[in-house]
Formats: sequence, structure tokens, C-alpha cells
Amino acid sequence: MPCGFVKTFNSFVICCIKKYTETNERNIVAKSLSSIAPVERSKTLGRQVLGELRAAIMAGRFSPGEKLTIRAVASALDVSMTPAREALYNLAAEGVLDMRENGSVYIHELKEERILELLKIRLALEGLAAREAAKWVTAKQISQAEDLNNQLNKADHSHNFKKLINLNWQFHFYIYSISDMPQLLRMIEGCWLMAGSYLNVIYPEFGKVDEGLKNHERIIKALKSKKPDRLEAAVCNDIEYAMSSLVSVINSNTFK
Amino acid sequence: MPCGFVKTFNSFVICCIKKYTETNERNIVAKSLSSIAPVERSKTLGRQVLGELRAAIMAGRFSPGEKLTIRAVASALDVSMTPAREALYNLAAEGVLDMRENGSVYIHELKEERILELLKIRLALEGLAAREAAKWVTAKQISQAEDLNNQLNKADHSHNFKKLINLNWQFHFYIYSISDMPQLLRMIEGCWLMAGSYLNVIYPEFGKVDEGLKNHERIIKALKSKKPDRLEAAVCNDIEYAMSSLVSVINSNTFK
DNA sequence: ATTCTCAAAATGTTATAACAAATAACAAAT
DNA sequence: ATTTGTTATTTGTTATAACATTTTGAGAAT
Repeated sequence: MPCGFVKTFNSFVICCIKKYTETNERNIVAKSLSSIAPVERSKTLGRQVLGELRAAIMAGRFSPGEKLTIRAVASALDVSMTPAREALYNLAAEGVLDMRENGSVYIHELKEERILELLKIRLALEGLAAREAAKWVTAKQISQAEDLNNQLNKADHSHNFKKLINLNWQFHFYIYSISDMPQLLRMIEGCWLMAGSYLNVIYPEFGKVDEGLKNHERIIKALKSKKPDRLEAAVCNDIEYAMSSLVSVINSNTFK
Repeated sequence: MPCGFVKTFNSFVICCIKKYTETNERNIVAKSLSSIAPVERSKTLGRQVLGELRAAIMAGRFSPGEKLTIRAVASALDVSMTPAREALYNLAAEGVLDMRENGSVYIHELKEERILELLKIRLALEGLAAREAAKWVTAKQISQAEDLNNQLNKADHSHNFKKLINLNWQFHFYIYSISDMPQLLRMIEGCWLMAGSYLNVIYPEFGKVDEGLKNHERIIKALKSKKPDRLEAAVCNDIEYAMSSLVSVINSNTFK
């Protein structure tokens, strides 16, 4: 019996289990199985590559203007060209990466003009998310946001900038997610990734982090007030500060 | 091939794509080179498929919820799976198409909740574009917009709804393009495509087109005033009207 | 030193085949 | 008639190879 049979059989059993648990309540077998955790599906290679690239971009592992060739990504992640290309081109379609005429894909190299555009878009998008979030936020969610912010303060005090960047991301997107607007969230994520390669340059040299922390305090306060306008204003304030840091970075001589 | 998809594709050009292998004419050592148009680079198959799909979606040639399989697209456009997959997945990455867990890609089937989200996003994005456009619009651009609107009125009077849809697109995006914000434009385009499959359903049954035309008059007036707030309000008014039509469409019994 | 030429290397594009997983269709059993 | 087990078909996934184009770099000519 070929070994493929076992796999086929297993997936078949799993399929049956799912059907049982979904539909047949009275079935005894289903009841005993309902306590079992759902099967973790191995994602496709394409998605995994996509995830790796996203994380790498967000962590600032790439430099602005860097070229990402298909074969380089493929060999780095030990996959063939197909999933590598898929991930690269999807990110380009999202606007996260910069795809030129000849099909080559680069990390965005933002001129001041583009940063200004990005700023305006972010103010519109994240302002909206903040407004909506304020409408529906619960006490539990507020304390959760506070908790994230406390962790963020701690990371700042210990000068752990890697963690700081990560927690800043978590803090903002946790609040935005309260809006319950998945499409909007995806768009905002795209905006953040567009400038992701600059984040590690901003911290800690150019970011007066203390100012950023004050902004976060304002956000927390506004969240507690549950007033959409206040939360939007607080969030926009934070964005404007962050983007102005970005502008001063790219205009500085120390930056290539 | 018992696939309804192929049938759907019958209406638009099919085999024109395969001219990728068009022979490059030898460079003629010409004198009046400055007078001829820049070389039209033969696009890749992937891009061409992308373009065809975009056009088809915008023209409303697909039905909401319709499944677009890789092989169906590939065979309909007479290309292999690779470029078909690339186009499909890029549109999914943009949010234009709906990609489910198993990798299948569908035309969006919008519930009222999602339409409401889309409305809010469009108000934010297109409101921004309108505001920026009002800041920089020139007299020439205003008359160009008026011209487009006149053509649109004509198309309405002759009940040419196909042309109406197309001109409506042109009218709006011409104004938005004045803002000189390419990223923003791409995002807005994505939003329009998300609901593209419903457009041909809206007109003419549910769209009281006259109301829409009044909105356009207001937009023109606001454009002439060059006041950002006025133009934003006019545009948002138009959007709200269009989206409310959309909601009444999906809530009606006549729509499957 | 600069420019030009041309071959080699790098890189993107695409068709294809083998594979795996999901779905549909059908047959059997209760 | 509904459910269940099996089989066939469809459909997504991915590695690979052949191909076309672009880029690179070395060496020759000016």
C-alpha cells in the first residue's frame, strides 16, 4: 500500500470529523470529538513566503530602494521561483513593494512628496478607524490597550527598540481592529508596510520617543472618553508626529 | 467544459492577447525620430490578463459571487495557468477579488455590512482626493470635467447605460487625478472594482439617474468654486447616493 | 580616458507536468 | 429517504525547464 494512502485516509477522517461536529449533535462520536482542537492546516508555500516577507519588511530588515529578485527570495527561503514570485507580486499589487516596468521589485524609496501623500492617506484611513473604534470600544478593550501601552513603555525604558516597534504596531492595530472594518485594516496595514523599511532608521536616532509616548497617553485618554472626534484627533496627532520624523530622516545627511 | 465562466468571457475579446511574440521590427535609423510616438512596450501576458479582468469586472460582466478558476481564465484568454494565476491573485491581493481559504477566487458578494464599510472608506478616500483636487484645479481642467459631464448627460438621454457607466468612471477619476496622488488613486480604484459587479445591476433599474446627474452638477459647481470643503461635500453626496442605491439593490427580491 | 562591441551572466516570463487537496458524483447501507 | 462510504473530477500548488530580455563587464578601438 503506497504511503500516500495513509495521508488520504487521514484527511478523509478529518473531513468526516468536521462534518460530524458541525451537523450531527446527537452523534456520540461527535460529542467526544468536539473537545478536540481543530486541525492546524499547513499553509501554502506562497503564503508562508508572503508572511516572512511582511515580517521582514516590518522589522526593517530591508533597506529603502533594495532590490528583491525572485531567485534571491526563492533561494533564501528554500522554495522554487513560483511561490517566491507570487509573494513578491502580491506585495507589489498591494502597493507595499515597488514594481518597476521591467518586473523587478524594490523596497519603496520614499521621496518627501510621496511621504506627504502617505501622510494624508493615513490621516484619512486611520482617522476613520479611530472614530469607528471609539463608537464600539468596551471597557475590557480599553484595559487591553492600556496593557499594551504599558508594555510599550517598559520596552522604551529598557531601550529595546525592536520590541518597541513591534508593540507600537500591536497597540495601533489593536485599537483599529475594534472598528470591525477588515477592509480598512488591510489598507492601513499596507500603508504601514510601505514605510516599514524606514522604521528601524527612525528609532532611536530621530524619534524623540518620549513625545510618541505622550501621544499614546492621549490616545488612551481619548479611548476612555469614547468620543470619536477626540480619538481621531489623538491618533492623527501621533501619525503626524511619526511622519514628520520620517521626513527629517530622509532629509538628513546621515541617511544615505 | 460545463463552466459558465467561459460563456461569460465570450462577450469580450479573447484571442487578441497572444501577440506577445510580435516580431520586433529592426530599428530604422530614422531622422525624424522625435516626431513619432514612444514605443508601446509589449506588456507581459500577466499584465494583459490583469487588464482584461479589470475591464471585465468594471463593465459588470461578472456576477456577484461568481467563481473565477485559474484554468477557466487561462483557457478563456488562451494563456497558461501561470499568468492567469498571477492576475487573479494580484487582484485578490488588492482586495478587488475575494480569495477564500482554499485558494479559490470569487467576485465579491457584498453584504450590507461590507457595503457600509466600503461607503465609509470611500467617503474618506474620495473626500480626500476631492479636497486635494480643489486645491490645484485649473480652468482648463474644469472645462475638461464639464465636457466629460456633458457627454455623460448625452449618454443618459440616449439611455446608453454602458457608456454612462464608463463616463461616470472617467468623470470621477479625472477629478481625482487632479489631486496628483497616485497611491490614493489606486486605492480608490480598488474600492470601485470591489463593487463593480453590481454596477450593471444598478443601472437602470435602481438608479434614479436624474438624481445622480444633479449630484454631478453640484460637483462641477464646487469645482469651479475651488473650495475644498464644497467639493468634498459634493463628491461625498454622490457617493452616498450611489451606495444607497447599491444597498437597495442587494436588499431587493428581484436581485437573486 | 572614453566609447563601443559583444559575449556572459543575471533576471523576468511562461508553459508544463506531477502532485495534493477539495469537491462532486455516485453507490451502498441504514 | 437520509446518511455514509467510495470513486472520479475538478482545482489549487509548486518545481522545473526553456525562453527572452536586460544588465554587466571585459576587452578592443578611438
